[in-house]
Amino acid sequence: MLSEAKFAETRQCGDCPIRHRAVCARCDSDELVQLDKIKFYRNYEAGQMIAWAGDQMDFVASVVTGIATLTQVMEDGRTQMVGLLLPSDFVGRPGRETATYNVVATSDMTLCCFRKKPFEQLMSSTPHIAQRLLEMTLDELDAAREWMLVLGRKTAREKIASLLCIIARRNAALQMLATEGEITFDLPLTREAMADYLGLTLETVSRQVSALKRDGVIRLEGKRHIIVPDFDRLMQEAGDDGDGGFLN
Amino acid sequence: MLSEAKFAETRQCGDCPIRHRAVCARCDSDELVQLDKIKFYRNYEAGQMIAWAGDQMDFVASVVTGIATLTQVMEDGRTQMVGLLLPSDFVGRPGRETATYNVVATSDMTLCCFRKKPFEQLMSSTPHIAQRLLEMTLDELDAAREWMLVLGRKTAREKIASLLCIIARRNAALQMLATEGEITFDLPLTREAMADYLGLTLETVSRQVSALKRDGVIRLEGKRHIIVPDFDRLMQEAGDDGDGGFLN
DNA sequence: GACTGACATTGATGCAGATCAACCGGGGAA
DNA sequence: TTCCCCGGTTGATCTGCATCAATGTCAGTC
Repeated sequence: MLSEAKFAETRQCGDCPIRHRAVCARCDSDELVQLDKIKFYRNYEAGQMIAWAGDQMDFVASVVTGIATLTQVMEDGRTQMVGLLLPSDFVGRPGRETATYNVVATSDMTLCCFRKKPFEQLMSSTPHIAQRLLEMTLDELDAAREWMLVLGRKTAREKIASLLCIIARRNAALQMLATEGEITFDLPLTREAMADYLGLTLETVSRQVSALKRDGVIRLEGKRHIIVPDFDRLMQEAGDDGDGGFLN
Repeated sequence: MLSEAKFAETRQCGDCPIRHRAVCARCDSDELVQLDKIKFYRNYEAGQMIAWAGDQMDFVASVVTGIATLTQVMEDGRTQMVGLLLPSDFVGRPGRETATYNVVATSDMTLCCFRKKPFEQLMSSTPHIAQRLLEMTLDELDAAREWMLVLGRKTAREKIASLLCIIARRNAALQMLATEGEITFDLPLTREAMADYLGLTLETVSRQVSALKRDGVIRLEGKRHIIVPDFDRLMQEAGDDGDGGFLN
């Protein structure tokens, strides 16, 4: 934990693992210098709240390492996850004072934070940042729309398979792996978080994971480690036959 | 119809009804001149396809009048609407060759189209356009996330009430009306389209509309004209107690 | 004025997933 | 070592919405 913190504080943009994917991806070295002036790293522990919906938020940030979720909660407690933030994803909205959703660290994380006001100024003077942010936002919008199909029209089994596909794909993209042959990854979410993502109950999630395992679509090592012997088969189960692709 | 077409062809930006809300909202008169060079109006009739998912699309556009929908369709025919395009909304994605979703004109419409290549060039030289597009995209993303809560966690009755709230609110925003006292509007969607939006069947939509009517939450004049005696009541039925607000 | 087809309503029945409840297993604290 | 708690699994039952089917309504048209 201490080494993690120290790591974060001494980090330079040059060796940043998300340098080529984050909001700063298009920046040249001059622009990075500008960004560097207003940035600071911040660490969160698994389970920690990063922001509450409605709270003042005086920074925006890029996820450097770890995973966070965006959730909406109704008065009676019904919860829907509306975003899954992986490394290189952007947190917060320029031009808005308060957080719109609950932001929760699902694993230990490091954020690369920018003070909001100066970031907004930088955005108007540095088109590369705004350009990249637009691109990322459009990708997120596509992902959200894909998710609307999952929530609105897919069966519980298809929902689980869809989620596994997405996690596998993002994982592959991040690690520059191919999505062919046998694929392996860790589930970054509890059954309850999966349920919140998919609009299901955790019992249904558990049952459908078991069913996919029973049917040989996946294998489990422990509760969280997933092995997918045939990714095409998994995609079929997700109802994304042929393709259906989205990346992000 | 003919008069509509003529209207469209002779229209000037100066008297355009979406001038202050569309992607061109921030442009000064010089920039409008630039845009004017690459723009053309196009009319569609109710029911007409504007684009098929996967098709080449060589323009982007603003909705001037009328309503369109974005839908995803699975191989087996299950359909989910993922966007409702009202006047001033933006159609298409800069930097992408092909349409991602089916775009269908729900009513007769007029689009203000821009040839894509020159529009993209204009975007990089004219920050006002990119800025406004980013803002609109962020708003759409918020709307999509609100919709994920509706799809994932709300009951059929709440879904219907939510949809009515959104249409009422957008309608009010467009016509600069207050959302207080008795509110009145036309449903721009068939029962089937409502079902596709809400992840329901059209029968369930019909039943729940009848139920809301029976319970005095709404009144109907014909099939499409809705009267809401008490908007707060409707919002409560939507589960957005207190507020829950999103505009867009 | 009867016919047609698109849209909508209403009823009867079935089922996927929610709900309620019991139990399991492993890791951390005392 | 024991306890306990958290995350997960599994079973029994219930229910909200889908499904299947019939009927209603209105606008357009012959």
